[in-house]
Amino acid sequence: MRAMSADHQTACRAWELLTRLLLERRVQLPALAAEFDLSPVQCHVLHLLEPGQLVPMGRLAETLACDASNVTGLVDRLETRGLIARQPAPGDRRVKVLVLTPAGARVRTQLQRRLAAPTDPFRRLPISDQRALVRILERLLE
Amino acid sequence: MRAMSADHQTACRAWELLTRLLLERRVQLPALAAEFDLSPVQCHVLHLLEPGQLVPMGRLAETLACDASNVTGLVDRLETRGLIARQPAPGDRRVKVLVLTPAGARVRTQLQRRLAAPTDPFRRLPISDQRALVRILERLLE
DNA sequence: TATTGTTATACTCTATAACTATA
DNA sequence: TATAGTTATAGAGTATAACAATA
Repeated sequence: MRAMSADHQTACRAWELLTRLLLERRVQLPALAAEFDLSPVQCHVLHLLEPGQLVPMGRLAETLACDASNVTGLVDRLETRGLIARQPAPGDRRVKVLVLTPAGARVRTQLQRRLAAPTDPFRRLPISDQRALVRILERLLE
Repeated sequence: MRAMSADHQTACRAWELLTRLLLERRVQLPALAAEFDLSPVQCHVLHLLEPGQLVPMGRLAETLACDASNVTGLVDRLETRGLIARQPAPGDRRVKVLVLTPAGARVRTQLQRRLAAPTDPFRRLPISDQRALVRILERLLE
């Protein structure tokens, strides 16, 4: 057993707790997605596509850390649903860029609101703790 | 637009930031799982099965919020790998309980350590923030 | 030659419905 | 009759390899 600093143990304990929270939310995501007739990964794509943004398919594959061939089917299904559209990229005819349709933007707005709706246990946290979380997470994600 | 209290907005902002963090980790999970030649959901099953615990298959389905038929294949693959085993449940011959094998317990130990290994950006947070996170998340998850 | 996106293929994850064994 | 788990089936998510169009 290697000696570990108290600071390292604190960091691991914090990350372990975040992991438990992650796995819990991971389990809840399919039901949340189903409220919009979406899959978890489709939710993620809509979350990533900001209105007015032009996102090359290859960049989406990078962000999702998945193979480009996977994005083809993913985009097919969202395009069939009328939520996103492929467009030719100006300047490089190999590239296709993705844009939210107006319908997609509307679904995304509702989805974002739903994703940001805190659970009951979270809402019961003291407001000072919630403020502390905002400050810490903003620093972490900046 | 409905009026929302400042407290409600703080809670939503905090939950939104947690959502972003969790979607990022969701993307990283397949690669982490692949370090152990596992899928994300297989990681989750090992995470849930504490050594020595007897978990009925139906309870696993509940915890994973998925259909029981799904658990059959999931358990098949982990059992083929020699990481878990089905056992008859004492008292009700319809039920099968799951247990970690010794090999499964070893993999779980390494997996838990890996899941708790904080990312570089997280380790760069002030130790006071990390301690605050531990305190807040323990309260949230209790 | 290298890169972007697609297709073909295979495996895992997931749900629904029908089934078996047991309660 | 009801419940626990399995099987059959189907669709979605994922990767690898081969391919077409373009750079």
